Amino acid sequence: MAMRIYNTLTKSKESFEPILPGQVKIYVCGPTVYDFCHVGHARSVVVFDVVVRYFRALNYQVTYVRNFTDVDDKIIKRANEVGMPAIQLADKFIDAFYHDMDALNVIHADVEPRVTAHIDDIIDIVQTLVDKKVAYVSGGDVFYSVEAFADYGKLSGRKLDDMVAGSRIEVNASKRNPYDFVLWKAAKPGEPSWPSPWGEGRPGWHIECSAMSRRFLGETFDIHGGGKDLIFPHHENEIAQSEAAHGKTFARYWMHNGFVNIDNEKMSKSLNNFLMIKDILTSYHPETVRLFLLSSHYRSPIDFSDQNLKESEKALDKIYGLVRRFDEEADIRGGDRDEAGGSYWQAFCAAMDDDFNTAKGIGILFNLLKEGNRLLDDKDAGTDESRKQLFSDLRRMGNILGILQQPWQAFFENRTQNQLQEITVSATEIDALVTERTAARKNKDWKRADEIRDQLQALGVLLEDKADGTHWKLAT
RNA sequence: GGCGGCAUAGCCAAGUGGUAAGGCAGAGGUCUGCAAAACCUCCAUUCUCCGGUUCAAAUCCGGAUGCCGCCUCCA
Repeated sequence: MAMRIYNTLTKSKESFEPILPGQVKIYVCGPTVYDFCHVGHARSVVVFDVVVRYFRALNYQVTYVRNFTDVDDKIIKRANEVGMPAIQLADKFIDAFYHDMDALNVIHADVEPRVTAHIDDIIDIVQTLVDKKVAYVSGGDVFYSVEAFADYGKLSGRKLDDMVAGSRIEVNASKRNPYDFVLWKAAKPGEPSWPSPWGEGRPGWHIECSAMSRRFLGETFDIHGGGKDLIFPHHENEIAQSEAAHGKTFARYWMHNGFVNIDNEKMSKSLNNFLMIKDILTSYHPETVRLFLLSSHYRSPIDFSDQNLKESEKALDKIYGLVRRFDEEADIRGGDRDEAGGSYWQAFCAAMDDDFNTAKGIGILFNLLKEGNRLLDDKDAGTDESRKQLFSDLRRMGNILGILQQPWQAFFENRTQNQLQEITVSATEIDALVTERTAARKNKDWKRADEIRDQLQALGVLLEDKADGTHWKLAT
């Protein structure tokens, strides 16, 4: 079945036709590294991580590029504030980015270029634009002339005439049109700078993506992604730069993920509600965060709240619970040979084919869960083969969503250890009480057994009497 | 002022013309010494409201109301 992708450029779902059959070239705007990553970054990165995982699962040969913008006004400003060289500050937050994203099971992009390593590429494309008279030099600055690009506004659906010039930003007197934007900035004392035909300076904001995408993906490539907020001006300007420079279509499909709200409010500095990934991960398992981020369609806004995260936490518990049951109760070896997959995998793919509908896909995952538990409850239902197929489908879904990436033993142990820190009893004390209760149960001393159960429950410990003995877990 | 989006059960959330996925919470049941887990059953005659198109609309069109985003750095 053909994949369909919502294209911001045409405001509609289109069937995906790669430029080269079987290959996908995708560029996603990465962070400007002047601070730790917040949950909004996590959404964008996780969403496109899943997009790439899915394409690969479909046997596309993917070239995935995600940049780091490591020289920019904000970085310089922050560096000055903390008294650290700008490059060093950028290094620090690139390290932090990897730390956070690795924790979230994000697969690295194939190429993760830094702006400062591609100054030559940037100068080259700026020169082209100057030569073509689409850009003009003013002092040591080079500006892009939006009026020279007839299609300006085609991505964001704006017309230059309709936009209120300078309504919210001071108009720079050296610009011919207020919407002209800077391609190359003349250096100020103490700022990082590079020599150029226009003097010492550094790149403007948008040009790096035009230069680096061309370097690694060519003048035209398949998919360009990023957060919705980048549609204007960032992506609009990238199109203007690249298409004016090369005279051909820049990216064919534009994908934009929606925002993350915090308790129904936009993350903002004034509300001081920026949730950093590193802080979230002290409270929630990384896969819980992924499952949560993928539980709504990527283009919709999503609300990060404790209640919603708790739901994803329960869901993940349930999913790992099935993995555990399969492992303990069924022979699941050798179930991965069927390339086509079972009915659940196929349904999951149908959902993913429809503009990466992970929310629907997760619904199918729950259907699988129910069926899987049913097949394990009743050993006469289904066959060994059907159980293997189900388990294989589950794993494949997990590999797309980036969950179920650790053994169930490690998952439950990790969760228990984290939760133990929040309650007042130790594992040793719990085990002692469980042992006492087991003895009481053996003597059919139900009264004492129930007392212990109640006592533990009051402490947040839940007991499960199973065939192989009593297990305990902590209430969430 | 311009552009765009969204409104589905107590909550979260799929669903773009064919008669409302899934999850959480809740109720009943199977199982269990009792529980838990798991499973089974139930839980929106209805999709913000008002018109319209259609044999048929949550889905298309028009209008109203409400919420949100972008137009400035932002994932």
